[in-house]
Amino acid sequence: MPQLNGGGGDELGANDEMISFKDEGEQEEKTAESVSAERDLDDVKSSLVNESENNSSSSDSEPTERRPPPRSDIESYEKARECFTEALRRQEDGGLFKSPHYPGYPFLVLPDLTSPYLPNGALSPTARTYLQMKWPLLDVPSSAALKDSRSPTPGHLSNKVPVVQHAHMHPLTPLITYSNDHFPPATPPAHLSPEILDPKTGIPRTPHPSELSPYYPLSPGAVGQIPHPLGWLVPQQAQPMYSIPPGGFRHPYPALAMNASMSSLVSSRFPPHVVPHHPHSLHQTGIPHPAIVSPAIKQEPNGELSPASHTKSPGPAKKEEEKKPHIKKPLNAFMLYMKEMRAKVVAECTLKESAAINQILGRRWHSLSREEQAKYYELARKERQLHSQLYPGWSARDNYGKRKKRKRENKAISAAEDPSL
DNA sequence: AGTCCTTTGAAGTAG
DNA sequence: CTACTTCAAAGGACT
Repeated sequence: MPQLNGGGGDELGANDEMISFKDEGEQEEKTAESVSAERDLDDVKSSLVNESENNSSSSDSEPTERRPPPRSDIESYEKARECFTEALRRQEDGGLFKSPHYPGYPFLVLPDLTSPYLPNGALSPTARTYLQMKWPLLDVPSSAALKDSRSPTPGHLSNKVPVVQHAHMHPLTPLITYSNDHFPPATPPAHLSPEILDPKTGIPRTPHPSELSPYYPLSPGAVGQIPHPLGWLVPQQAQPMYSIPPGGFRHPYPALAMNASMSSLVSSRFPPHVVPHHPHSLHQTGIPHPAIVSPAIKQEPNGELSPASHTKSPGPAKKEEEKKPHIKKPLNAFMLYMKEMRAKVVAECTLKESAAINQILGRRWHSLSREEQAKYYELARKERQLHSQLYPGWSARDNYGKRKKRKRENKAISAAEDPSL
């Protein structure tokens, strides 16, 4: 399993070599390159195919030992090519492409990199220590409370908020790059207005609440507080993580053992009707938790959040069900990563289809270094932890069948659907 | 308007 | 326990 230690923690962390995407300037470069090169997509196609085929022989099955090439301008080119390759693959393979044959692509697939967790689901102590060191702002339990990160022990959930900003390099730099989508480097730090960079046009603009994320159907006034999908853990530009509103910290969770990050998370992401009200809560903006998507709520954004307001229901059973707001699953690590990186990829590539973008994101995910992935695993773990605290009775099963039936006939028709087979 | 596509991971179900 | 299924996000493409 992902033994972060194994005596190999060193070399793992060492040669991971920060494959972080130099989004900033590179983005323009790539975008320009993408655009220009896209015109020559047809020309590039053949060469790409050749390259892929040539490499397929050597790295056919698993590119496990792929070493990141020397970083240079090549990287940007590679990224652009990645987009082309993606488009190409979709054209020629019909999406069947599986093995990443990217000669120059810094594919760094560490076999045991996928999860920092121990088999029991807990983050390995080493991983925790690692996270703690590399990611102090994360609420990784300190040595005192290191016993079990999953259990909401008071120690773990202490109010000790390490609001420390590393001047030289923020340990959350990759996460802050979230905000790069919203706050390009050129944006003055003090400028906290939710101006974002239009991924398509590259023009800074003020986002509509709906553009920010379905997670945050906020009024424009509240937008600034949650500028990012991971805003609960992502510091806003010049603000420290777990930013405290000017009026003070909102502690809607007096009873719930919860640390500051949790509190921040809850107060910003979870709806008042879910979050126990504190008498002194500064404001309950009526921000529905991202995890809650009630059709009733959707239809009546300005109406009551309480789904119980709906009385006309066919039957008691259905009524019950309608009453229940749809509590979404907590996002996993990859989903969190996707939310962060999507805009970036969209900006870099000319592709628009989410399916294609997701393929790229999937490959990038694998190319992430261990610590970078660990960050998202940790974020996801926190998401789940908080989710379970807020919705103790919730089960993923509750959402089964809620969605329209997906067409998995393509994939698993034989096993599931078709009895004739 | 609704579904598909596509990705990974978590959690559920079935055997 | 293992294998499989469902759902989470996203948005263009498709029906």
